[in-house]
Amino acid sequence: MRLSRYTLPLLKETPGDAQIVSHQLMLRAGLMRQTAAGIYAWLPLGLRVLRKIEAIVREEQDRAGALEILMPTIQAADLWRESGRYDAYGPEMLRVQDRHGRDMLYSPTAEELFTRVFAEGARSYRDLPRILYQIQWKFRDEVRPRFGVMRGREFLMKDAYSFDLDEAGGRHSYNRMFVAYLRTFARMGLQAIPMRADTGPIGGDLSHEFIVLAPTGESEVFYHRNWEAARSTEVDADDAAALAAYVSGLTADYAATDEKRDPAAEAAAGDALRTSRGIEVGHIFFFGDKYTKALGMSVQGKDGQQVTPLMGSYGIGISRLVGAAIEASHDAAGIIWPDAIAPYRAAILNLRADDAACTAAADAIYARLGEDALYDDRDERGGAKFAAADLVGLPWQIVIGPKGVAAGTVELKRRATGEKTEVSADAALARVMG
RNA sequence: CGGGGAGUGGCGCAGCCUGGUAGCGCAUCUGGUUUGGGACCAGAGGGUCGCAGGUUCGAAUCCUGUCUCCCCGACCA
Repeated sequence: MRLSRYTLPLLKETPGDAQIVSHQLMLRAGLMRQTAAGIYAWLPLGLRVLRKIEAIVREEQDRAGALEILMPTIQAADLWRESGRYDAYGPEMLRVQDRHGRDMLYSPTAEELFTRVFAEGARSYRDLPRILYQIQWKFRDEVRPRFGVMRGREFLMKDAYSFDLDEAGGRHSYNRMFVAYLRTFARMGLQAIPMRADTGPIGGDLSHEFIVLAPTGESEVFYHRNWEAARSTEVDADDAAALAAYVSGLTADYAATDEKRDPAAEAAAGDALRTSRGIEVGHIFFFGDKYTKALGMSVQGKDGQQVTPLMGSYGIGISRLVGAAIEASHDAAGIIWPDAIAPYRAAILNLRADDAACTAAADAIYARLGEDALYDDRDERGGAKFAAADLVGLPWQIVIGPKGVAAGTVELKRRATGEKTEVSADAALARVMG
């Protein structure tokens, strides 16, 4: 993409109402704009990041055997009255009425509708187990939205729901999602630690929060230092016993949020205990028959008897991950995108857009990188281009100027390390593409 | 929802106390000089001062109401 044809409103100065660094950088780097408290408009560059994260989440959900569907954002109140949550949910739920005065709501989560829709098609034990998911906007009317997209009112979330015949099956589904989440966050270049967590108002007895460590995180977390090393996700998820052993092996290392601290386990960890701030980017629950029972869902078992399926639900905050990734990876000059979710792979900086030789060299590189590159072809001074490129934070910068053109080289800079090398265009492209 | 703060060109701010034709920096546009880490000179465009009432000859400024946004706390993907 040529910058001369792009909408990328960069800001030199930080807007006054942005307090935390990810919010400031998202505004300054032209990723999004705030339109109301906790509600954001996504600009071209920010949307690309959102889509990259979404794609990784989708691939890993599919790989785990989950089936993608899409539910409406606006739902009728009836179902929520059946489950009891229309009253239980409280003012966080945005309630509206249609022209006929019917009560509607903007979905803050979707257990009821998933249960109903799945129930309508599932008659027999042969229809289970299943895991269904969607990637859809949610709205929760937070008392106090803050921290930019980290705690917005409208947010993009992947929510999945598992349906199993018995508790063993439910735990297997839970473990499938557990390992899928580990893979998902690892692929994004994020270190997310699964922590024992409160099940909260949703109920149930098995729950983990996936927490990205960042000094600006909202909650305090405690974990064994073993979690600081990368974990293998090599396990056969279809083998329930092997998967259960894998998960229990991992979770033998202590990790808990503030509400679930265990003094005995912390004592056992001794000086291997670490404490940090963390950002919750995913949360998984196994909660049993709460919704299937309330909504009267059952299937016929092998023995002819009706069985009430057991459910789990599994969320990933996709829009929140954009902010979390920035919190976890930035410096004084701007964002440092992990390769996997960077909006573009490389920035091409043409230092002399008025110079035919420079422009020819830069155009040639752009032609080979194509849509993986953000090409600064504007007639600006070099300094401004370097600063903008650092702010936007793409993994690579390829710098073309008269000196390099004369010498037959370009400058290749790795944003994360600041490492700069003078290499041939071919060598630069090989590294960037490789 | 309790406590605090703020609304003035796109962004950051001053002006308000002590009413008198709205200002600065950045950004933008034009021309020129420049060009390897946020250049310089000259010129230009852009604001009914959040909104509504009121006081006054006259309101960004004083008074009343209202809306919005931000921060701290209690709650959450």
